[in-house]
Amino acid sequence: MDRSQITKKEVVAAFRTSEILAAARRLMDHKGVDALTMDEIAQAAGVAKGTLYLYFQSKDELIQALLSQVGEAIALDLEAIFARPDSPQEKLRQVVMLLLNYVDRESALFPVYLRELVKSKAGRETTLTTLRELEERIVTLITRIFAEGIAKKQFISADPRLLTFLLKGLGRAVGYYQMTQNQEDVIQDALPVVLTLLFSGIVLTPEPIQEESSL
Amino acid sequence: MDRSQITKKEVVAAFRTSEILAAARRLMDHKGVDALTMDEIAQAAGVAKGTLYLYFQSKDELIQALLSQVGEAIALDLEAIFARPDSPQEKLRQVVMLLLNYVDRESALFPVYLRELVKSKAGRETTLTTLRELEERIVTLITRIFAEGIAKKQFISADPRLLTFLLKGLGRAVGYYQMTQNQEDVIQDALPVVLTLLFSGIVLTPEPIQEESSL
Amino acid sequence: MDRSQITKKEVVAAFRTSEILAAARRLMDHKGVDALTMDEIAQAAGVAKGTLYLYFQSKDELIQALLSQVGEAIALDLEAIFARPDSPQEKLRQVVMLLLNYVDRESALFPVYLRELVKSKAGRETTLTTLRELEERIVTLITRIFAEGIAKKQFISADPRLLTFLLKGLGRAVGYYQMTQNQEDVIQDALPVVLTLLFSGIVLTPEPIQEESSL
Amino acid sequence: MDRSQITKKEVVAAFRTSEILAAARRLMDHKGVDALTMDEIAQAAGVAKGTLYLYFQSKDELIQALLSQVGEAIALDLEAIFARPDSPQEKLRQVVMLLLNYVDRESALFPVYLRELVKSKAGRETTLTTLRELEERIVTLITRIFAEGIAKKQFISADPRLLTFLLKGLGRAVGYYQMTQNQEDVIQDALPVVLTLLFSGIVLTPEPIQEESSL
DNA sequence: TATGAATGAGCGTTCATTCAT
DNA sequence: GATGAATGAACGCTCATTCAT
Repeated sequence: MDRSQITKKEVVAAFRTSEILAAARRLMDHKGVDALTMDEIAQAAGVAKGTLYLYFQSKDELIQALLSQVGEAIALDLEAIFARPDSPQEKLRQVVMLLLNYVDRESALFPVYLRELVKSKAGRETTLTTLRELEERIVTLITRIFAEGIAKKQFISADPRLLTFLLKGLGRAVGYYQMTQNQEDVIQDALPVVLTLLFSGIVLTPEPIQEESSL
Repeated sequence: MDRSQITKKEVVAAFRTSEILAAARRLMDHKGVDALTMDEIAQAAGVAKGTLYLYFQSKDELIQALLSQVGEAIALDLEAIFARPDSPQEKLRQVVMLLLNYVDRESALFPVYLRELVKSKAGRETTLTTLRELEERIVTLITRIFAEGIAKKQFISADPRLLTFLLKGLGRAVGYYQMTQNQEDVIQDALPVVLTLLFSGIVLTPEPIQEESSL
Repeated sequence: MDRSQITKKEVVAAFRTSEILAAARRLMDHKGVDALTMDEIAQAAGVAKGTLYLYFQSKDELIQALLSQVGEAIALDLEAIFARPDSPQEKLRQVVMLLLNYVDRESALFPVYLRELVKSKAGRETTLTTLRELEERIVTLITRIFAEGIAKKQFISADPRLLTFLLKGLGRAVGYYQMTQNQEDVIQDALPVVLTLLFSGIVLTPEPIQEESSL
Repeated sequence: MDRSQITKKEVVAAFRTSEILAAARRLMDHKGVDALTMDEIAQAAGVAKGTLYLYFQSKDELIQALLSQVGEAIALDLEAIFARPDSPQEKLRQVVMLLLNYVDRESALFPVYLRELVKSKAGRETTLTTLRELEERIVTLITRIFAEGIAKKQFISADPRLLTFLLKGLGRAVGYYQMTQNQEDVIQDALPVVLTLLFSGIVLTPEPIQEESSL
């Protein structure tokens, strides 16, 4: 009885929380990043401004929660991929599909995500470490896959962390590409291209690459 | 006489303009994006706040000009590369080096750049189209190189505009990677990796890529 | 039966009321005046915020009740002193001891008390006259003692109401003095000084006081 | 030329500063302490809200300046009194006249003064130490006069700091008394009473004061 | 009666922009 | 042209008060 009471309240609170976050997301999609004021978020969520502060301690925390929602999901999916007994190549393929899939749905979050990441780096170290930790968790997971592949001589010998960043850069690139196009299924078209790039490059008959320190 | 008067004025104005922009850049590098207030820019430039409005109609325009400076330079360099009689492969190599080189020096601009790009998309269409036009010019130039390579069967057959975005994504990725590391010469290390990725992929013994529509 | 019901209710209500006020007092002593939010009071009292409004119409009224509690006690004590057959001098001595005694225990209330007194003067005349009435009752009681003493030629001939204010000022002064010191028994030390001041002044060999209208 | 330029600006700034403070004072007198919002102060001063922040870093600082204005003046006057070769008795008389004189004009400040003093004690030690320092300066000056008188056996042997607080308490008491009366010249009437109190007490035929530990 | 989630007016503060000098 | 004092809309946030449960 008592337990169900608590659970009920928690459910309602969780519902409100996600409702607010969803409203914030909608807002960002439709009116841009600058519309993310507490006033507008409250209005979009159909609640009073003060209500936001019942569920989030500050605007920063709300934004972080917004971003963490997606980051958490990605991290979990990555962990699932990593746990499987597949080969690094296969894991890489799955990671690419995963990233593009998320990019498809969450591309509006990118600018905010970057902004917050930069902010949390520059500013004081408050309680907002969560997002950086999450980012690091994701980076670490992908990096481990690359490291594994390199150890097994299946990937080129390179800094696996750099490869992770390059991979993420490709993902974001697809997101931006999608934002500039007005068609559907951009991601579907991009997937094979990205995979081909990773697996065999985009140059068909490569000349030998010569190092140059020029420029 | 009259003409030289005018020219002199213009020269002075151009000088002031670039001085202000340089000050804004310095400021952003040292104190972060949030320090980019008109007050701080004016102080850094050694002029009064009102003076900024003699050379820029608004803060937005100043920021756009700041970003355009770099964009313009990149566009010019790209045009030079495109004008050469080199093969598409060689041009691609040069573009990569060019992008990484700029990333190295201008990485502080990225978050601002993205923010402005998104803003100018979401917002009302004011006079601030400049940055988008510039971006489009750059994209078009790189895309043309890809299109040329595809036509000559030197690159894989794929949407050249998508390839452009992917390439830019790789460049930005190197920038972010550099921001997370505290060492020098990150770009120097990243260059061969990016080139290898583009020219032969990062997978050494690729399994045949099977299209999957899953996810 | 019915009566006892009502009485019981009233008892419970009175209990709750004083419990809430006690919690508010504790809060003020420990965390300062700024902690006196309805939220904190409710928490300290172990009831819900809304419950406070079952016993007090507003925060103002709660604060007034808080202050009235002490004022009421003082007034009652003063009435007891006044009722005794002692000489005005003796009554004065007792009043001093009484005031210093309260000051000792309630010094945290002073700033709030003053604030409320001023507010109730400046603001609209709502239902919150209680505190002013109480204050007036106290002032009147002491004033009566002074008037009695003056009539009996035991006190100097002066406006007895002014003397009352001066006496209260001395009491508050001891309170402030105690707040600045970190030792105990400040009041114990102050008592003889205040009595001496009232009974023979603090100047040992007074020169004749000459009226001057200067300044 | 250059100098007069600077002086002119400074004069204007000083004028504005005192204008704002004067407006805040007027506001407090007429509408009470709660009207001391930045909005209201700005309106009363006939400037925009933002303008206040050109002259004061924060509301706290504005209030402190408001109070310091008076405190500073009192401190200077006290220093002048202390510097004279008069006897401690004479100095005491002058201090009383001084305090009552200020009380006459500044009585509206008292509640705010107390509130700020308490706040600055409880809170973090920011830059707002000024007011406490000022208060301490005043207390120290008066205390020195009492100490001098005690050393010369002209005052009763008592903690001179306590005597200072009692004296200030008397001053404030006159202020409150004035606030409750609607007549003029209250201070003029109160002065001889306070002096008499200090110089010979208010009891004409004192019984011997017996220490009692009761309470 | 008791609750506490929801409210929204109001606060202190910032900063892009204007304009009299 | 150059200045910088003045502006005021907008922001993030608080908290006394209400009311459905």
